[in-house]
Amino acid sequence: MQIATWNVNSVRTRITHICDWLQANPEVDILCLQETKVIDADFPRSPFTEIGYQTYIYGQKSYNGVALISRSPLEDVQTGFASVLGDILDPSLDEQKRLITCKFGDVQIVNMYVPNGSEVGSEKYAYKLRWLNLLREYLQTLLAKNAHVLICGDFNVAIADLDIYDPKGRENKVMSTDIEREALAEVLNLGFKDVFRKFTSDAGYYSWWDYRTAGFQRNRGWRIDYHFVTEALYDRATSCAIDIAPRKLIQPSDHTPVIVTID
DNA sequence: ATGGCGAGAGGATCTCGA
Repeated sequence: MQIATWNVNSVRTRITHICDWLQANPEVDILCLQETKVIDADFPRSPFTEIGYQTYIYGQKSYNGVALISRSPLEDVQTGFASVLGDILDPSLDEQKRLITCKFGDVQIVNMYVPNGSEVGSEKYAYKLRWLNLLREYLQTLLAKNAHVLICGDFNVAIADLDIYDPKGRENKVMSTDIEREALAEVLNLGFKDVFRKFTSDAGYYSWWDYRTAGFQRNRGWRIDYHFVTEALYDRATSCAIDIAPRKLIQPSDHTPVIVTID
């Protein structure tokens, strides 16, 4: 199976890029989208159905929003924390639409858009840390019910200095503070491994480049979009690659797709 | 040290992202 993740920064603005990419990558079974930025009633379903895909969506006005674009119908699609955890202590963590999961074959797939955090020490930064803490509980519950779990999406954390073009000063920058890395590490310590690093230990591979400062042209990027998988899936993985082609197009998303292949 | 760009909402110029 092939699973892809892509923060598209508005599904409506990027609809042609996305459909063109799906047609150029017909082996992809499920494309996990983030930052769709549209309420469900206005989601552009027909461009996907017309080229043979099913859509499972969880969106809101202007911000956030995730979706699963799938070649075949999906089972057990659930959205938000509460769908898995039941009542949650802090309902504000489900107000933003950032989480959708499904079963595909023998794999539980979780597509997420982790909060950005804005600035270190801000209220949004605190929200990000609370969100990651609840994510840990959520995944613990899924792991108790499923032997194989794949989590992917925009994590808004560069897990290592190797994943930042210039790590100087990263200790005080959102997406690379030790506190964020530790919060994500506690999630990953449930038993998840970074598939991309099974295949390359080199620096210089990124999934997001700032629109400003000509980041992409100079390859000044960050690797913040990941596929993390449980041990047996890690062993079954045969490739994990970043496709920079869509980032070269006119009016691109600032992120580009990451694709994993699992036997 | 600061701002750069891009999207959405709404109808000028904000907020937000990363």
